[in-house]
Amino acid sequence: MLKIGEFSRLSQVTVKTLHHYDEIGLLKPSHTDQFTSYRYYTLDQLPRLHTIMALKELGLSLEEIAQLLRDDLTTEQVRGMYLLKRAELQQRVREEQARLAHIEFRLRQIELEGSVATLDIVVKRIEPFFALTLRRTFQSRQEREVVARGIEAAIQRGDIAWTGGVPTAMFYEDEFRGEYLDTEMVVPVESTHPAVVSLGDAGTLTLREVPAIETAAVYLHQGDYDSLNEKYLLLQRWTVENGYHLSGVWCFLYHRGPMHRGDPADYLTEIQHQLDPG
Amino acid sequence: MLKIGEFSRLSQVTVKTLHHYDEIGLLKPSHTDQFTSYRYYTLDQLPRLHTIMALKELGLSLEEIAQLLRDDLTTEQVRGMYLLKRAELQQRVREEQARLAHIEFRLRQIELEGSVATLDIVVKRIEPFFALTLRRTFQSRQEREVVARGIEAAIQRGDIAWTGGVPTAMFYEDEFRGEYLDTEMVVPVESTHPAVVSLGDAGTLTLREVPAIETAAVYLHQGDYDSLNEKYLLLQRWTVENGYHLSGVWCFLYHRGPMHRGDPADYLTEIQHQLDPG
DNA sequence: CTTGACCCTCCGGTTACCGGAGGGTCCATA
DNA sequence: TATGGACCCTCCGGTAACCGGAGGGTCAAG
Repeated sequence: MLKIGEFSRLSQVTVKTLHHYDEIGLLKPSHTDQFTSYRYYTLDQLPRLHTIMALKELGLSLEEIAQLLRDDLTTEQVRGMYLLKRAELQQRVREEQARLAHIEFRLRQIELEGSVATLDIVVKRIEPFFALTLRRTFQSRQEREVVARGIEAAIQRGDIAWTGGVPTAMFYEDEFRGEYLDTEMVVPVESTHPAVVSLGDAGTLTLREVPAIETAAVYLHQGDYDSLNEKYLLLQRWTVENGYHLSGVWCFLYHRGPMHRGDPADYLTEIQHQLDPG
Repeated sequence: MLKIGEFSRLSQVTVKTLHHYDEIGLLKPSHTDQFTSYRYYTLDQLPRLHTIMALKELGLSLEEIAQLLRDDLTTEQVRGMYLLKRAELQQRVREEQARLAHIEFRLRQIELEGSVATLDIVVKRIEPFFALTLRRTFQSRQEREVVARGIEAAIQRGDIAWTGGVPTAMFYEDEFRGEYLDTEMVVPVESTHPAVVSLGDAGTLTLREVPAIETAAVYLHQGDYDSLNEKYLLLQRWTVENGYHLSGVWCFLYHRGPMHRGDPADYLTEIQHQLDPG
């Protein structure tokens, strides 16, 4: 019979931890004095504790360890648990490595620029939504402006029941088309919105569901559009250096832009780049 | 002015999280109604939230993020934080990969044996301790027995103030010495113990501090000594397949052995293998 | 004026323990 | 047999970054 302190020294496990394992029923002392509540362990319990430590090192939770030790699991079940854990660990290693790549990119940035660049890129999933859209390869900036004003007018008229979603322009670059981009103007609306809205000469918006983007690199740009292109290039470098691949589809979300008639310094534009898996 | 729900939708951050950031002062709404306590955010706060998310993805804690955003840190300080984080991440990746190796070893074991082998190996540091020791290359089992009995007798006589530490045999295999092993018999005692104890014909024990083992692979063996050798080989394979290196020093800790005069099935022997770094 | 969506605060829970307060127990020595 | 020091107990609060829910107030449209 060993008191908890001796057992602790023997096993290199803290008394607090032994208390904890007792409490959750993972390793109960072989005898507990009913008057003093002193815990008494035996050497026979050392192997079990050892097993617990070994499984803990594999990354199993105490809950999972308890399950492994409590039930007589079949070989197949144990194998299943290990396979699952392995998948979890692999996933985690990938994540940590992505983090490492991100942080190393930032470090390189600092070395190169000699100062802290605030390029805060987030990788996330974009949820699908319904929108009125118009897709066309615009030949000039003016042509796009015409459509943009048409949309504004339609909202004013009430032809578009705009619910406050962020007006967006999507760009498709799957093949090179010279200087002019295949562009889709996007106005988020309810899924129950009338399916077609005419902008007169400027064209026609039709309702569609814009599908989710599973992985997108997102950057928020504050201020006028002068440095947008520069940021675009930096974002491109970032994706490449972090092991992602641009799919050639990207978009601008005009949180606050010219249509809000504010100071260009207050413009807020979100750039989303669709990434290929891997 | 956006209510928390709209801001949440815009930023893809849950309301609960925004509450939390408000509470810890990381991102306070630009206005809080003093009567209703409603939180009102503005678009201007989106970039900051975005920055927070980006830094969180780098693995920084909210505390660290707050620090980065609160103070104007110099470029050097920021670089320092990143370097530190990088080191942490690298360490974590190494740990996770070690876990992966462990779990994959177990999976291979299951494939090979068709059943769950319970070889619970733990890697840990062994603390230094004081002991009376006698080192010699024994030419036979009998010779070792003589010393073992001499030690038992000395404890009986009171020449050794044994405090209950686990009797140990250490083996040194740094160079091959044929069949007979360079062995050190070790009896843990207080550091204040008389430095020399004579066992008569069997030899002399001297006090020394057994140094810490920084990294040791430890296995607990239950039962008689028939399968010890087999376990020894498995342990060897385990270390190799998990990327460790045996340094050639190992020991047996006789938690319960022949000197306890119990059933051999109750013997409990701890095998510790010193590992080389890397 | 109602209804339903939205918002608030508080409280407890998550994991695997740690630290400490306040108080009881053990055992060897004086 | 008393005492001191080492040891042990339970209970409570804390960790990080939130989530879920109860109980109740607010807002805007119809």
